[in-house]
Amino acid sequence: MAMLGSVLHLSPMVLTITSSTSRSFLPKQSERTKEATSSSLKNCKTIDELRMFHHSLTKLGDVSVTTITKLVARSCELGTRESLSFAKEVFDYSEANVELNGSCFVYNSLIRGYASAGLCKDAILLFLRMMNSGISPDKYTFPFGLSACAKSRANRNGIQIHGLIVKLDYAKDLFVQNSLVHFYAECGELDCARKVFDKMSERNVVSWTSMICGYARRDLAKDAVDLFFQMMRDENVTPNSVTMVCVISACAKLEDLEMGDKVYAFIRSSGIEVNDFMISALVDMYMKCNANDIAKRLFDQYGVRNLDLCNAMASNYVRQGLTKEALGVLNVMMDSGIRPDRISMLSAISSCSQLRNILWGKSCHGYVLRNGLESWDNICNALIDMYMKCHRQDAAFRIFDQMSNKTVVTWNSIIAGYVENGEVDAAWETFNTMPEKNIVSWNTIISALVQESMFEEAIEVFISMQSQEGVNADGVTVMSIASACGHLGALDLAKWIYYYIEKNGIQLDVRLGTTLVDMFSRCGDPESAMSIFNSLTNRDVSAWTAAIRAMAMAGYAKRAMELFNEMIEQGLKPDGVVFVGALTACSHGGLVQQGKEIFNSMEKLHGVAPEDVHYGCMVDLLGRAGLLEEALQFIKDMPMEPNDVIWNSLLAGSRVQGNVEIAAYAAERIQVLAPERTGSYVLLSNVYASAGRWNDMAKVRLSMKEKGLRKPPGTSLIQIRGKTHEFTSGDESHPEMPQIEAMLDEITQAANHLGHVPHLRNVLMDVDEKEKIFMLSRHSEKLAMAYGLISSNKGTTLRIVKNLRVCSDCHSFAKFASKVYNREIVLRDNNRFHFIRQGKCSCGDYW
DNA sequence: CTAGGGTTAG
Repeated sequence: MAMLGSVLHLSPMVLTITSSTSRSFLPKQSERTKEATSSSLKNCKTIDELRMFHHSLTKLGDVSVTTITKLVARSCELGTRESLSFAKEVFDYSEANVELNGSCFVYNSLIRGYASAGLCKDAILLFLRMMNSGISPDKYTFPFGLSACAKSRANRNGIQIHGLIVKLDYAKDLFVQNSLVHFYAECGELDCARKVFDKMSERNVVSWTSMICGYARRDLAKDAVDLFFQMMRDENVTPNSVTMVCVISACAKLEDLEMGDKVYAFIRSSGIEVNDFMISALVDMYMKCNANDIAKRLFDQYGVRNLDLCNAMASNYVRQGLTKEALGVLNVMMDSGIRPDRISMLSAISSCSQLRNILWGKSCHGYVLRNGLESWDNICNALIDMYMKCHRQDAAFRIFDQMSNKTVVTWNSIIAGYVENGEVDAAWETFNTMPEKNIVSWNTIISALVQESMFEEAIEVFISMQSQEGVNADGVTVMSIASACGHLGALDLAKWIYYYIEKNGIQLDVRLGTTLVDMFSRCGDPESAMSIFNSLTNRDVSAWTAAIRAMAMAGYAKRAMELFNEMIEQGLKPDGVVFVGALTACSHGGLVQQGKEIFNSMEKLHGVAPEDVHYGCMVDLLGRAGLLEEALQFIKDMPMEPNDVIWNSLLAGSRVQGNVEIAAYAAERIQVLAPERTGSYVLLSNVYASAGRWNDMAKVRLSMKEKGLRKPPGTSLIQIRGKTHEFTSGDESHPEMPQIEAMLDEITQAANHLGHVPHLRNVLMDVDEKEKIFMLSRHSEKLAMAYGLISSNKGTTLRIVKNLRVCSDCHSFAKFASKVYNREIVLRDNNRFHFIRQGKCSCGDYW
């Protein structure tokens, strides 16, 4: 009925045609019908009505350029596929039958229509055809053409048009200039945009807004804000709501809450209209700044009735990982009668995949099918991601196979899905065969390799990505690589990555900063770690934790405690993780009293309930300090059942103190709780060996043998000229083994000469003394040390990473080597650093 | 005639 109503509102002329088959009732062409043309066109809401209108025009012989232009414009406005092709029909007809007299009006109309309907290629082709037909463009033609070029990133065509503008002397027109600024900005040519902008003799709001928006859309949000302030100082121009939407989105990009607040305050005081666009932008900004409470308040204030606003809320919740909240918004939205659109569904499906909730995921899929949203490839991509994450590969591939235009995102969802399902090989194969890769593809595969502990492979891929494919890394890439680097303890590479970040202007936010602090601390460079930490603004608890851990690992317990206190003073709420860092620091530094105070403050002052790791830290702290009885009592007083990790802490403490009874007791408990835990046997046999109780030691070894347990092999890494060399205890496969052996002999002789006595109790095998000495001499850290000495320049620091605790013989050996060869040796074991120089170690032989 | 928010994959 509604449609019929709109037909009835048409001019009498069209009404006549719809209601009658007889042509004799057609009105004669008159002034009245001409006046009615415009308004009746506006009332045409369907393609059929437009066809009838056109038909009547032809019958009446009204083929004026103006009317045809209006008809084309209206057809395009309807925006459907049919209406656009009808516009083309009318256009072709007019080109053949209407006396255009070189007029560009019809062309303008269709170029504009194509551009605004997203058919940018057609718009550009039409523009070029117009040039070839010798029809002169007017000042309206250029903005339409440039808008098409901007939308489709047709840089070369845009530049051509710019040339034409100069040639035909339209370069002084304000609208043309604005379009040029927008075109260049949209194509990422900010410098060109700025050049046009700077040369303008007169600028209006649109000029400023286009430029500001250009900066905001690329990662130059700071320039956007700066330019806005410059605009405010210009008396000839006043920002409007479009300008403010751009400025708000710049604040969102910068995650600058303070600035965002100021901008919002300005909007309210200036009386600029707060429209729906702006509310969405504000909500988005507040959520990107993690000020969800303010966003929520705005949301509640302006109401759910706005679909776009709901979408902004939901998508940000999804981004923050708050999937329940995202789905909540969508539910509230549906309750108030708003149908979710495809953007809403992206958030909904993405929530389901984050939650791994196949049930909700399937129901989203159902909604998508019922509403015909599956034709949009983004929706398919989201569905593929969801099914892959829910381990339904078959369902994912059913969608994948049906997709007509698979994009790079589609392929990325597949490789990420394979990784998620543990099929890294399949991911790698797909990665190598996919038709197009972007930075996300590379990041997916690099992070998969890092997750699989294939650090060197990850770095290789990272290097070939840039050298062979010319792809630039982003913040996500360097996060993965920094993590790989930290695991390898590769300091040179670490420094290079830091340099890379600075050189390429990769934004160093808290997350990346924290990763770098961690990287440098794991590479044995606590100074660089701290200088990055000090440069960070907006430090969160994780950042502080990384700094505290850096100090703890390097043995600076006091500094670690200062950092902890500083963090509390700044009003941050500590979590369980930072307490582990603080307690570890106390433990390494022997700060018993402080450790106890911190532990006691956890629940009372900070409301963080101690978990078993924290109890473990305390047992470690007490045990290392020789307070074994107290440690044992502490375990007995625990509110939960002590696990094997806690008993192992006690055992380790007993080893340091040489307390056989407690060691045996702890080892017994571990064998009940975790019989496969090899390390405890090794520790216990060490304790017996130190006490000279060889029989007991033999028993431990025997029981290991019976259970088929072997000490896991020690491995050590060292980087020489960017290449990682890995040595395993007793392994002789290194190509330079003869030279390494010669070097080992040389150091051993020198060390023995200075009083080194081999710590034979580190050898658990039942072999003769000579064999023991030999086995000891082939420990992985010694091999790495010897190789380092022969293959690096004199005086440079040797950096070695070991997978297990460093053995006491190797520790002593390293001290001698540092003195004899005048080298600093940095040795990282599985829980701390040893900085060894001139025969002394930073750990004070307490580890 | 020119300028605007929300868009899946790491």
